[in-house]
Amino acid sequence: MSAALECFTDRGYAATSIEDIRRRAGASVGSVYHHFAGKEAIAAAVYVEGIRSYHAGALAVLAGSDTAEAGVRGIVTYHLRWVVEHRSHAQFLLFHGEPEVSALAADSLRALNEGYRGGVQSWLERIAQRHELRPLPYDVYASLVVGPAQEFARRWVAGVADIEIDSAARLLADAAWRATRADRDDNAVADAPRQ
Amino acid sequence: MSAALECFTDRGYAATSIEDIRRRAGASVGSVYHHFAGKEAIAAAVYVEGIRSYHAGALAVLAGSDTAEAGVRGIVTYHLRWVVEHRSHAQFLLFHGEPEVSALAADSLRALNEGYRGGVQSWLERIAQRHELRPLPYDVYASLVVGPAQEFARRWVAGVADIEIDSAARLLADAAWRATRADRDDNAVADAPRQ
Amino acid sequence: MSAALECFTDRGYAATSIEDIRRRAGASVGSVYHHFAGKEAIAAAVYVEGIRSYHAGALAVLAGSDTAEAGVRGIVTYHLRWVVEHRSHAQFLLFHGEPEVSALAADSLRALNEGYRGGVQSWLERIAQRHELRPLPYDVYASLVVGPAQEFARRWVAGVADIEIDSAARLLADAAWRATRADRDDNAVADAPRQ
Amino acid sequence: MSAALECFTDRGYAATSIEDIRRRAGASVGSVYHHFAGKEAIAAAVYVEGIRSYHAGALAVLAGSDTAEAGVRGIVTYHLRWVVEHRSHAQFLLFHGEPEVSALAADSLRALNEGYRGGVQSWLERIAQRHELRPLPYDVYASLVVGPAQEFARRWVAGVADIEIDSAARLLADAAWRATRADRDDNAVADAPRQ
DNA sequence: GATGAATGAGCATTCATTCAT
DNA sequence: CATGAATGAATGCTCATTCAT
Repeated sequence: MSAALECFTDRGYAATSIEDIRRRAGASVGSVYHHFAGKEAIAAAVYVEGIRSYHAGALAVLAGSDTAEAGVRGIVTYHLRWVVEHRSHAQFLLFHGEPEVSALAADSLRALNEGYRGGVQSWLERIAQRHELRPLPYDVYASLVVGPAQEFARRWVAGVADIEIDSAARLLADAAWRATRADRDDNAVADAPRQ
Repeated sequence: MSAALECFTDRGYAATSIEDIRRRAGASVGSVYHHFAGKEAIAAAVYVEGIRSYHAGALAVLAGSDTAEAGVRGIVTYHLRWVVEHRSHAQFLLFHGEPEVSALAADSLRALNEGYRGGVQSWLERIAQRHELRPLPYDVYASLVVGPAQEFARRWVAGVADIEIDSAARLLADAAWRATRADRDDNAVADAPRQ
Repeated sequence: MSAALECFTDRGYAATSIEDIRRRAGASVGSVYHHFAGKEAIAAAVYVEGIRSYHAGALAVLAGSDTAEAGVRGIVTYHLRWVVEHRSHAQFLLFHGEPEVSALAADSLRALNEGYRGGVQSWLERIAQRHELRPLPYDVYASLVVGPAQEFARRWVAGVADIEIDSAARLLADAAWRATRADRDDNAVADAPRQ
Repeated sequence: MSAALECFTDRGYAATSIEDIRRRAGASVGSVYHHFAGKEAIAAAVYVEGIRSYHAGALAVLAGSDTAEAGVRGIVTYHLRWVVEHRSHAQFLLFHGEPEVSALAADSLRALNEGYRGGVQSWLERIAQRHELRPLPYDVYASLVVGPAQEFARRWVAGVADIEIDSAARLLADAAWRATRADRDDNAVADAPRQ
């Protein structure tokens, strides 16, 4: 019944009526309400499921990345691929932000987000000793790696991008790496015993 | 009466009723309809005004930037400053992707966006001869410069960022420049006559 | 629009839909909601208005009664007459007791009831010096005077009474007076200086 | 499962859902429907059981009353005691005049009521020869005896009575007897051979 | 006997919009 | 230019009831 997602994507949360969802799901109103507490609850469930799936994939990418560069490039690529492969979910998660829905999902989200942040941070710590990344606050890393991909995805979803998403992926991954990799000096400064 | 913006920010477009706006504006229903064609028209007006203001400022920044670095850093800083100074507008424009809203402003927006894109592109052309920027498609430039700032702003607005927005601005501007500046070789390759 | 009362009387509060009321009132749904906060509010308004009217009449009867007997008989007769003349209201007020409605009307009711009780009590005090009534607690007076009339009214409204309400009125007034009038001795005991 | 009574008492018949009953009874929906034909049937069963119990007790009181005074006082006392001891049932039966509820129990009720009325009337006939009661129509007797107790009970249940129900019982029984006992003259007139 | 998913008619309520004053 | 009563379509949701397991 999470195919209510399609409705949200098409029309937006607020413009989607239970009737729309019911029809598309081939269920009765009563049935919908037997399984979900209400419209908000449906949206929250969809939201949480999307985040969960995205997080799981992202952490898997990091787990398989033994260098900083692999991780950074991997996340950028993964983000774009996820948006392409889960276009509906992406549209709903990434570009909507209904206060009501996020409010309802808030509890589950807090847990998910903490888990995710924790996962990312341990990867960062694991990778830190390699001195391949410029030392930056967590939110800045996140913004540098995911931000451009996200912005590009918005343009692509809106249909205004003038370049294929695959070509973009390489360019964006490149750029994310340039933006986050350590300068040669960073290492020197950080590691080399001052004389 | 554009203080209907506050309502949109608080509740989202769809969840805001004319009655909400009317009350906050201290006007009567009739009065609202005397000045605007309807709810959509109000939202469109607010939307367009926000975009116009953002675009105007951004183009001014570019106009005053004679080097690529100044332009890139300027836009990043401007974006963050604008979000901080027009928080309501920013939330409405940047984070509420309601399909309805953008749809209804679509006509006015097309013009604005073309103007903006044109403005940005002429700056890019003006600056191109300096060979300071890696040659990239427009949407990739846009994503690299604005994406991280936008992502950081989202985190800041949501209250989860663990760093001050001003400190972040410098780091993000740095990174945007690293991501977009030409390598030494780029210039060589692009310009220098191969021997 | 208080002719929603008729619907409540016919079908009961819960079984009456806004649609019923709207139709009988010849108004639109919107109009109903423009004037009343909701179904409960309508019922509460009807309820309060009925009580107010009943109280006003009852206090007028007492005001015009200079002897205890006139007061007691007057109230009994008034109660029955009121039920006959405001049959719908009577049915709604006297025999229904929807928790929700009384809850909503509670505030207005408290005021009304206090005013009424106060009015009755001052009459009782005024009449007390005549030593025509057996000294009894307020709620017992009330039960003795109004209870039988009320019980008879219930039977009459239900259509099971085997006697005309007018004939009953005299008998019930008689009985209420017998039940509340002082014995010859009561006076003696209360007043006569013990030797 | 007649603990559906509690729900009816709390919320009223119409506002009680099968779900409420099911939950409070710890049963499943299907189970409820296995035992009762529907919501109406549950209410009818509860209603009828209450009336049956009340009637049985009242007739027992009369059966044990050999004088008019004993009978009248007995019924008043019994009524109050019953309300206290079966508070939920009392609230449902005596104070919720839902037309629907009485309607659906109508058939079973007719029989019960006739039996009761018959029982009371034969007691009245048995006692008539003692000339202790003023001759009055049945419904007036009923109103005089039960009415005050019922009115007092309503006040007591509503929590507004300013006197204990036990003290009230004596006063109300007194008053009912005063209201229904024959005058000395009544007997004389009715019985004594005119000289 | 019990369970609970499914059904769909019905309902209270909201809300954008109109229009007479 | 302002007001607010009126309109009625649309919507989220409830609930009695059925029925396959």
